[in-house]
Amino acid sequence: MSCRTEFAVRDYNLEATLASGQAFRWRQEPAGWEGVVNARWVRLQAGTRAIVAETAQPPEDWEWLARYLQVAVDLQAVLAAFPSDPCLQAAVQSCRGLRLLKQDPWECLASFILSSNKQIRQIEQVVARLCERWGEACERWGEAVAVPSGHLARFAFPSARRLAAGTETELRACKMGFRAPYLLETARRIASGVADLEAIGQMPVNEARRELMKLPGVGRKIADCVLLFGFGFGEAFPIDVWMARALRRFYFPGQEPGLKHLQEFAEAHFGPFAGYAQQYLFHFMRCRVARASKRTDGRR
DNA sequence: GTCCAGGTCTTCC
DNA sequence: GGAAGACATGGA
Repeated sequence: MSCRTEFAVRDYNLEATLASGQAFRWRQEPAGWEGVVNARWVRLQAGTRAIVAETAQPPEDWEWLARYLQVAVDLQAVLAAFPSDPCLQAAVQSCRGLRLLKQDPWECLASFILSSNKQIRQIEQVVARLCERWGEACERWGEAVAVPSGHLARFAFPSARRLAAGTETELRACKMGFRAPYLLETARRIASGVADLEAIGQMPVNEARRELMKLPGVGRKIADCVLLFGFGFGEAFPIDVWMARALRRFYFPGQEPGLKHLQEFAEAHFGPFAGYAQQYLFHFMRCRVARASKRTDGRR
């Protein structure tokens, strides 16, 4: 098996997908997007009708990456099922080809516990520190993965078992602040079997959400992120500050509906692929703000 | 220096 | 069950 392969895709916006705040380990380098998936170093490049993937060592197969990237998803069918409201259609037009990834549930859960009240850039930094800090030097948490010769070291996401053996002080050293005890206790519950992510993934969505919300540091929003990005429950619709802002502005102008109201509206309005709609709206909002601040910079 | 960030938890009413 | 404040840290 070669270290290189191509996934034939249509309508796949790799950049929007990897940079849309659903995964936190991708870096844009001159040679492509580099990340770590399933403890393997990966480099991705968007071709015209394919994604070119490269690993450091030949994998036994490519199924794990095809699944992660969700290359088999029929995006046309997803978009066709969207309601035809102008706001969502504008979001789709602005970043056509945006996809949802299918991530490892534990990595997703741990990353989003670290996400609360933090900017995406900061989440990426904390996650990177978590993976690197006790990597090669200490071999306690992170596990160095094979990279191309001469390449900077990268590390696998530390398992729940590894984190559970750490201390709150060690976690705080990764600059995660008050989230440290949440992550530690959640890791311990999973490592000990008190909580079983595999079982949760098999439950009906509402039951799975209830179980996730029993974990410390996991409320409705983070639970929905894990349901959507980690378990692939397409109907999950995480509402964070950006989404609440977007929904209020576009669907309830002049009103101030509460979170619960927004949640009920989203469930009813966006249909079976609500999670996809959410990601389009989320990315759309962030791009609008980025463009607006760029314009402001230009005037200075 | 101030405000706010892909929230959650605790306390208080 | 809803509102208000605390919580670490760093970017804008």
